[in-house]
Amino acid sequence: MIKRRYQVKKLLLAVDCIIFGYDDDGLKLLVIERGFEPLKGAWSLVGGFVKETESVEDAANRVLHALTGLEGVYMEQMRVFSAPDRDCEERTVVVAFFALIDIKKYQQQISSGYHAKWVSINDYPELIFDHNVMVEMAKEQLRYRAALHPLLFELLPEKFTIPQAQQLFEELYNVSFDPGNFSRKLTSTNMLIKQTERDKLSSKKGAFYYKLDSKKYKDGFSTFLNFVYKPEFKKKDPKNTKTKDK
Amino acid sequence: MIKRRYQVKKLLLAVDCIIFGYDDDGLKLLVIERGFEPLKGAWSLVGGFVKETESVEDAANRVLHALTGLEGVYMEQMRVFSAPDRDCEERTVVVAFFALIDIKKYQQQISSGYHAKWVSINDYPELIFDHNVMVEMAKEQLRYRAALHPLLFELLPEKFTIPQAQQLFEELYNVSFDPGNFSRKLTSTNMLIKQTERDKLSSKKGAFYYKLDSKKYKDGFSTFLNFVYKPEFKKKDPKNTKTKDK
DNA sequence: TCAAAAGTGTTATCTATACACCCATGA
DNA sequence: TCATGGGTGTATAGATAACACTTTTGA
Repeated sequence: MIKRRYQVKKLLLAVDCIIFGYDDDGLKLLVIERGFEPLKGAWSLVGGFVKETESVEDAANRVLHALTGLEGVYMEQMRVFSAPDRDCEERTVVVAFFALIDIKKYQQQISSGYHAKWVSINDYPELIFDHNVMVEMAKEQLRYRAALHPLLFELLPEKFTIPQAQQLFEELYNVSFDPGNFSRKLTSTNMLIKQTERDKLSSKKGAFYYKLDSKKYKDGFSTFLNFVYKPEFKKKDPKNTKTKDK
Repeated sequence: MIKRRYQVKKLLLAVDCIIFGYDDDGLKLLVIERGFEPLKGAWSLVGGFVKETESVEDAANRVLHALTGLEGVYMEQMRVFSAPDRDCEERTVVVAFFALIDIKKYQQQISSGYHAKWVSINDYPELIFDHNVMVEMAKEQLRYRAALHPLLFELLPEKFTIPQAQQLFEELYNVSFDPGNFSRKLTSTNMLIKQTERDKLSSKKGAFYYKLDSKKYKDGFSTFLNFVYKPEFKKKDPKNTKTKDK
C-alpha cells in the first residue's frame, strides 16, 4: 500500500564518487582523509551531502569540483546504497558515481591543500562504511561499460598513443592483447585522429599520437563497440608457450 | 568541502517500479491509478516511500508485493531521479527500478482489488511527475541489458517456445529475425532444456516447449551473450525485396 | 649494427547471415 | 494434398586471432 507523506520519516541523502585516474603508473583510485568525526582521519571516498536545491548529479559535480577544481569530468551514476545500517550514525542513503580523469591533467589541484591521494585500484587502504564494496562494484561497472563503449579514452591525455591505450585496457581486464590487432581495432573505430608527431619516450621507433575525433566519439559512444575481445582472454602471465617452429 | 551532518536538510526517499510484463498480446507496462492527493486519480507507476528500516531494494519489493502479491521477481536498480523540482510538493528523490514478469502468471493478483492495468509500452497514458521519462529510460535500459544478457526469459512463461521468444525480441527491438538463425542462436546458449511436448496452438507443426536450465542461466547471466544481432538490423516492415531467382 | 617496439600483411578459424529445403500437421 | 510455420543444412561474407615480417631509431 502506498504510504502517505506525513507518515514517512525523512533521511539523509549523500553522494560518493569513485574517482578513477590513470597515468603511466597505472589505474588509480582517489581517496581522501576524512576531516571530521566520526571516523576522523580514516580514508574514504570523496563524498558529501545533497543540498535542497540540487540534484544528485549536481551534488556529485560540486563535491568533485571542490576537491579537484575540475569540471566537465566524465561521470556516471552507478548505484544507490541504502542498507539501513550502512552508516554508523544517522540513516544515510548514498548515490555512488564513478568518474574518470587523466591524473596528470589535474595533478596540481588535487595535491594542493586537500588530504587526498591516489592509490592503486588493486591495493587501496581500508575505507570507511561500505566504501570498499562500492569501489569493487565500481571496478566491475567500469569493466562492463568500457568493454562496450569508448569510456577509457576519458582516462587518457588529450594526445595519447595506441600502445598507451592498450596498456590501460590490459591493466583493467588483466589480459594481454596482440599489439598489431589492438592497433587495428582502435583505428577501425574511426574515432581517432592521427597526429603527425610520435611519442619518442617509450620506444625507439615511437608511436604516433592520436586525438579523439569528438564528433565520432559522441556518435559512437552509445552503440556497442566491443572494445574487448570476447572469446577466452589470454591471461596476462602465461606467455604463449607454443612451439615456435611450425 | 564536506558538509557536516547538522547542516543538512533531510528529504523524502521513494521508489518507483517500472514493471514490464509480457503475454501473447505483447510487451506491457503496469500503471496504477493514484489513490490519494495530490493528483488523485491520475495514472502513475507503482511506487511508495522508503521506510526507516529497509533498503531501497526492500522497499521496491514490498511495494511490488503489495500490488501483485508477487515475490522473487526479477528486478534491477535503474537510476535515481532527483531534480529538485521533479515532485510537485515536498522534495522527493526517487530510485527507479525495473521489474520483469510473465503477465499470465499473476493475472489474478493484479486484477483483483487494485486500480492497476497493463498498457502497451508503445502507447501508455500520461503519467504523473517525471514518470513518463522514467518509462522511456527503462525501455532503453531493458533494450541495453537484454541485448547482452538473457533477461527476457523473465518475461516468458516457465515453458515457452523459441518462436515465442523470437516474437518478444522482435517487439522489443522492432526488428525481424530469421527464424532458423534465431532458433540456433538461442539453443546454442545451452540455457534451454527441450521439453517433449510441442505448442500446437500457434502452428500446425507445433514448436517444442523449452524450459530454462536454471544453473546454466545463472552462470551465463553475467557473461556477454550478444542476444541481438549487431550489424544493421533488418527493419520490421520492409520485407526482403531481393530477386528470388539467383 | 643490433635490439626492441610499432604497426602492416597474411592467413586460418570462427561467427553471422541468407536462404534453400525438409518436416509435421490441420484443414 | 496443400498451405503454414518450425527447424535443419549449407554456402558465403565478415570478423577475429595468430603470427611473420617490415619499419624506425637510440644505444
